[in-house]
Amino acid sequence: MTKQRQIIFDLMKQQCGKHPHVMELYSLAKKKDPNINLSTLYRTLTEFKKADIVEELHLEEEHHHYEIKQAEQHQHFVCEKCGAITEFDLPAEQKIEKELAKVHGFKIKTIKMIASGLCKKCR
Amino acid sequence: MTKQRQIIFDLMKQQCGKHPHVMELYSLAKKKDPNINLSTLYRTLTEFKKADIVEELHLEEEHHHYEIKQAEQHQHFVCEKCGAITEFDLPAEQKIEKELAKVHGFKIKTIKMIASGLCKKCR
DNA sequence: ATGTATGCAAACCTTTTGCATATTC
DNA sequence: GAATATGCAAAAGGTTTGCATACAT
Repeated sequence: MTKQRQIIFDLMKQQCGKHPHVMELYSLAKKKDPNINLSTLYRTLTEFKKADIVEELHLEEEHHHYEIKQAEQHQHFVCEKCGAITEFDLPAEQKIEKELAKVHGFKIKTIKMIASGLCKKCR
Repeated sequence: MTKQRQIIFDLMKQQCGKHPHVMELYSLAKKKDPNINLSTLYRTLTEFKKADIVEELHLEEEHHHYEIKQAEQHQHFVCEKCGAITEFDLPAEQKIEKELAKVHGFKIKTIKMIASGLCKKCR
């Protein structure tokens, strides 16, 4: 565990519930270590993904977002107007998986859902 | 409507139910017009997206996939083992949207779900 | 004839990689 | 001391863009 990895790990914990992308993390990391390198950040995120510490989200075109891995799986809602990202649990997930197993024969391991529309404030 | 656009449009129709990525489309297009350019393909796909003729899918890391826009919204299942992509309807979608409206106040406009696991053949 | 689309090459942007040096255990 | 991680700079890969030419209406 190097200084750089510690910084990135701490950052991810601090950002829990948020969904920063690489450049946001890079800016934050540079405040703690101005010499930290972007490739170190990328390499560390890759390691953390492998170690199941961090999850990569594909919420937007431009770049990936990252979040620290939480106990329970959850989904993401993106507000079209203000861009706010909200986490939510997929209602009746068990039922959905069972239904799809029945109808299509899938053995579902993960579900990634991105809902978009208007959030509570913007609707 | 140019020759190139016609070729790409016809291709997309032919590929209905499949989910080709750009290079697959490019290869197919070059069979009909060996001089067609990759940037024309990209530009045309962008136009078709704007015109709601084509939908862009983010099923994999490496590249986007494209499909011709169908009447009813559907979701995608990707088999971890064989890579097969299957379309499916999200069970009880209305209920889910209603539930999320109630709990979180969302006004949901689109849902993009990517389920992965094992398909019927591979499970 | 006017406006729009094309081909080509170059640029862009995010992410990855090779390599020498520095750091961790 | 051996193995691994870092910084730097360069490359990679998919996608976009500027511009002169060609095409559609």
